[in-house]
Amino acid sequence: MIRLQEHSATPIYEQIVEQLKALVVKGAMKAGDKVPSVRELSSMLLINPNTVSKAYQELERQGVIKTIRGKGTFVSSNEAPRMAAERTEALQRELRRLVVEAKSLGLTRKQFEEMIRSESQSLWGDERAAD
Amino acid sequence: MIRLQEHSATPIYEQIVEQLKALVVKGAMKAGDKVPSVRELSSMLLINPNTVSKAYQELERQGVIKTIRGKGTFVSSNEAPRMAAERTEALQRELRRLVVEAKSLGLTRKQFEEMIRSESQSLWGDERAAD
Amino acid sequence: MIRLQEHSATPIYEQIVEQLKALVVKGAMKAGDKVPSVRELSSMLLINPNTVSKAYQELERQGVIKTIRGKGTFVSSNEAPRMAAERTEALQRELRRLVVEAKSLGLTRKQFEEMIRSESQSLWGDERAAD
Amino acid sequence: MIRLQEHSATPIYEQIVEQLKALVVKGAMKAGDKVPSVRELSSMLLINPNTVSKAYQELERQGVIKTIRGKGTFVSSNEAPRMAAERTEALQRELRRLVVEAKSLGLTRKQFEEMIRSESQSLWGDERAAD
DNA sequence: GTGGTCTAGACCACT
DNA sequence: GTGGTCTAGACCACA
Repeated sequence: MIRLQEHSATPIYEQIVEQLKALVVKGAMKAGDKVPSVRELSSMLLINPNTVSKAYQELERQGVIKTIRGKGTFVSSNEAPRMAAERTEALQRELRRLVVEAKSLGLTRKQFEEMIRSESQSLWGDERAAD
Repeated sequence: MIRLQEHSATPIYEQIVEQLKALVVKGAMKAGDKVPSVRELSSMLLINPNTVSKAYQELERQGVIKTIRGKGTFVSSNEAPRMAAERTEALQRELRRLVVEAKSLGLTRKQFEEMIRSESQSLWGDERAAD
Repeated sequence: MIRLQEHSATPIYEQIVEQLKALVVKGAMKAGDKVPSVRELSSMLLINPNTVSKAYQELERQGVIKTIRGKGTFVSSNEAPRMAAERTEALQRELRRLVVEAKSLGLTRKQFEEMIRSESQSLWGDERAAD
Repeated sequence: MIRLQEHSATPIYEQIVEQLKALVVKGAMKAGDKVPSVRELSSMLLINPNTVSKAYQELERQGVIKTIRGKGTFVSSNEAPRMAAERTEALQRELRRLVVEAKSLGLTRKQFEEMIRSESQSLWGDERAAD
């Protein structure tokens, strides 16, 4: 399910965080589902267990997964995302940066919003934008 | 014009890249305008010249500025952004990540697109989305 | 009577220790009252008997309960808590830590003492502080 | 300044977090002060740099210190503690536990509140409780 | 079996 | 010089 890019600027543990978060958000994993153990995932991805562990700790901090001592790690019912204030702020900042980058690349507003629309749709489905 | 946040996850040289790019995109600087020399900017910002130099190299790589030997550094005509393919790809990837993050934070599609719309408008102004 | 939070940083056996101690302290259980057997409690809570056993060992160590061979386990008369010196020391240490945490969170002394007062009152009732 | 207890149940990195937080709260270190580098502190305490790093990352997450890339780590002006909601919740929970423990140890309400008063005073000084 | 902590030692990005 | 990431491998607590 998770595919790492070996020579990427984004650290491995962040790639795991992003991809696992994506799996949950897309519904591929649901609340209560067991995620692979640290050892399992590390041997699947051929990386060090500590790296997986770091990713899981970050995901737990964000309320995406929950660890049950001695039993394993599970997708949490993510009704209440953690660190919401900090994360929303970061989202806004990054969005601002991307808008600049888009215009710097010569994209028109229409082209940019079209990019977003297609991404949004693949996640939220066909809700009307008026939702 | 450029304000650095010492306490920030994004490196100083990237902050310079982003902010100078923003100045150009917003029209505060136009093609042909002279950009402060490495020494000038580094003393204005109280940072190491190497840091400014690194930023300028990146900006030149992206075709935002152009150094003319012996004359100085200038904003280049932004008709032909460089590395467009790579940068567009990166833009798409980051957008995809932010959409996931937004949904993970519990935002609705409407809320997310509203965040973007307000950012877009401050840059592209009131062009109709049909532009 | 005992409610476990599977998702919690505190181990299950400690949760049992704390909650049983709380029941005694609040008067819900009194000296001589029979405590469920290890098997009973483990099947009530759907957990491993070893976990309950570990909790009971700790409670006995602290003098909260007393096992009588062949008869069962009972709340002991809490006149002479065991390990009082060690436990009082630990209490002091943790209090010191919490005071730091409270101030670090920006609480005023008044706010902090108010937090404690409300907790104290629910346990000791309305004794005057002069008790 | 920082003294580790080798054979303690609380992990080394947490001891560092607590003690450094205490130094800040007590005014021994102030906003802007440089904290020892990861390598310095690790060699002072004779522990692994990674352990210090873990502590510093936690302290940064809580808004106690700030890292400046390539320059070092500094006490931040802690006007806005991070993760306040989560931490306040944890504080309340632990307080509740300590009250039970105090009564279980046979302390009277007066004795317990006296313990708190002396700790509070050493931190907040002689503000009236009515502050 | 699970995850958490710690060590030793390496490499890299940033300043 | 700084901190951040990753690996390899060890030990421990919890269930």
